[in-house]
Amino acid sequence: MATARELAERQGWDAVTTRRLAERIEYSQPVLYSHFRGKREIIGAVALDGAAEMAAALRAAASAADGPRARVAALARAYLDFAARSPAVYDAMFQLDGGLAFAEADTPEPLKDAFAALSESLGEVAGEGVHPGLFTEVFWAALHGLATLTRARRLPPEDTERRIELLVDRLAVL
Amino acid sequence: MATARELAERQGWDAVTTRRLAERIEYSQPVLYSHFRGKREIIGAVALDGAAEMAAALRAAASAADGPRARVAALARAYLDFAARSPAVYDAMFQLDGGLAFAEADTPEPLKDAFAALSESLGEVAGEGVHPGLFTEVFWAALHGLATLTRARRLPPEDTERRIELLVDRLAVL
DNA sequence: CTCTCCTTCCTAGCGGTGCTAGAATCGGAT
DNA sequence: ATCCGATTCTAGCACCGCTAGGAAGGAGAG
Repeated sequence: MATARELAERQGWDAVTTRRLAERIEYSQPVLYSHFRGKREIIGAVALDGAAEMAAALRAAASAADGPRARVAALARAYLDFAARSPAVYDAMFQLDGGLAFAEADTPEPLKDAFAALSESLGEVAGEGVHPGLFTEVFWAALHGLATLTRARRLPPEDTERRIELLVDRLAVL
Repeated sequence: MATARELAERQGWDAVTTRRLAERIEYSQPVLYSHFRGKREIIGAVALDGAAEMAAALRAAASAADGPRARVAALARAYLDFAARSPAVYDAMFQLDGGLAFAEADTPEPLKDAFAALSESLGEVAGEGVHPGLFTEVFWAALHGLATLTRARRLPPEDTERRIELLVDRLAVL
């Protein structure tokens, strides 16, 4: 898992082939298949790992800020920072098929927890009459859009901070 | 191009292989490479096609609505509708590597025009002191996030309309 | 000490991928 | 009739995810 993650982070997921992976860990290819069902499951494992990390990063950022406004802004920054610093892990979580279930009963715990980490800080600024879960979904979607479009160079990266400010000031009810 | 698009729409881009494509158009594989540099360029061509279509759909939806609020809501609905109805084309535009430049000098015209179609309706609700381009980027990112997360089943699809309402009511200054 | 069993691991290979070199074919101009 | 140039094909390269089947080695039983 660590090797897969490192390789993906350094050269992209395309470079993560079962052959290369086997070579790096100094075993033969079939050994991989006695630990994982296939490449998809390797991606899934990296994703779960990343989700736990992200949840921790989000909580750390939120708890270090004073007041709802600063907390939500810090949360947004931490989210985008994670996506920018660990693009491969972020891809494993949200872009690639890791065979993981989302928003369903059998969603793995780390994923639900990462969503919960968002929800904890966002619920308090949802505003009256708006379901906190729905608000979290929309805010999350906005962050996800910013993260992916920025990384795919669909958005110029310089204005990230201004986009965060705009998003927080408009979406959150303070 | 039409065959690639149809095949992708029906069975996903994974099913679009140069061999299958060649078979469908009743030519041999190398013929593809005399029209396109490679698979990436085929995806890019489908993406440009889709961008023009999306721009038209967005403008049609916007011009059929009365007032800024209704216009922006219609725009958002049209965007998500396009992504949901033509997931393969949407992927070609924003998810896959079609070798296209974005937000740069040599960005192809259809892409700039699709962004312009968004900008036309969104600029008027950016609010004072907010750069219309920046506002469009943020709104677009939110839509993109909703589109991709919904389609990847990361968000339950039932609440789409409520999410649109929330997004429009909060982000747009009316 | 020998023999068997079980786990661990590897070699070899399957059918698929994107892509390309080089040969064959065919129509039009000379 | 002959050549030329464009068009298209066959065949093959190196790679992919994945798997069948056998070799190697230690543990336990006799």
